[in-house]
Amino acid sequence: MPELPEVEVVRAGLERHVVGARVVDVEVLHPRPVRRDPGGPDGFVAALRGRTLLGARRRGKYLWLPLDSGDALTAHLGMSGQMLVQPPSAPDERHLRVRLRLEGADEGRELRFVDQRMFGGLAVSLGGAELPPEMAHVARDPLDPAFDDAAFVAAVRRRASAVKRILLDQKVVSGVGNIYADEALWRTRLHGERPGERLRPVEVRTLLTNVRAVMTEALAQGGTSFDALYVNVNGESGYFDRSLDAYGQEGRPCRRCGAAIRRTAFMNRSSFWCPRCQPAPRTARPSRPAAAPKRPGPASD
DNA sequence: GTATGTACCTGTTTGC
DNA sequence: TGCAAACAGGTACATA
Repeated sequence: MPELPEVEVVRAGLERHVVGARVVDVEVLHPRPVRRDPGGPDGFVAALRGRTLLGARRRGKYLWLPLDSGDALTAHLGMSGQMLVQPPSAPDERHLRVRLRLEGADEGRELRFVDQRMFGGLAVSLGGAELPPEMAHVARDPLDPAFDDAAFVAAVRRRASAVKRILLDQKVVSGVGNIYADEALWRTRLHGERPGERLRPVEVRTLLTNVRAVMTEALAQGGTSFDALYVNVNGESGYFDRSLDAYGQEGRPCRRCGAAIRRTAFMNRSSFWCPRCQPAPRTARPSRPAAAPKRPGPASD
């Protein structure tokens, strides 16, 4: 599923291929992906038709395209969303939800929002060209030059919550998903259930360094497939297969110490961790084994 | 304000 | 073979 590096690849692709284009028509094929638009599907279409896309910006995993009306087209890919730039002759994708017909960009291509599970969506944010108010609560991501490292360390150490939950809290830091959280925790040799307030400053700083490293490496790999597929976020990039040390590795030997990677349930999802490198906190509730046998790796969609 | 749990959603896999 | 349940997880929202 798309995490921050994949979203950044999409943003860069949109910047290259659709900025400057005018929206000549909009087709909403399923209402759910525009559920967050205050005007509903009809208002969404009306707010976009005839508008020119002025840029492609990102905060965390949120994207927005400022419009010449002062509004912005906002997008979140959720679990399975894709933004594809396609020629009109390309057959509709199975899960095509919204189609924008463009004029003046790459010979009249279409911008398509494709989303199987529909956790993602599009909306028009009124007056949101600079920073949509719907995203104002979202913290900067660790790759943002304006990210405040000291404030992050303080925020983590102020909370009693499990450090993994803090990593996934977009009000503290954005762009970290379940996969990168597990990978960064593995690199830092930290168990995800360690309370933030019990961590030493150096541990939090190291964790932040490792979050950045994981993202940077993924970004370097995710960028390679862009040109061939235009705007592609299919979650099947080689990154997942080649570079993961913890996520999806249940039962396989830890690359560092050889102990079998374990999977436990956490926040209604899975955590993967090394029982030797990442000892569980003594005060934590006993880790429950995950409920059912796990398919290897992330979902195959 | 923080902490915690759950609904949303669908294709695939698993278990009976 | 066929059906039902489990599973993936980012985000918003509800509740304590």
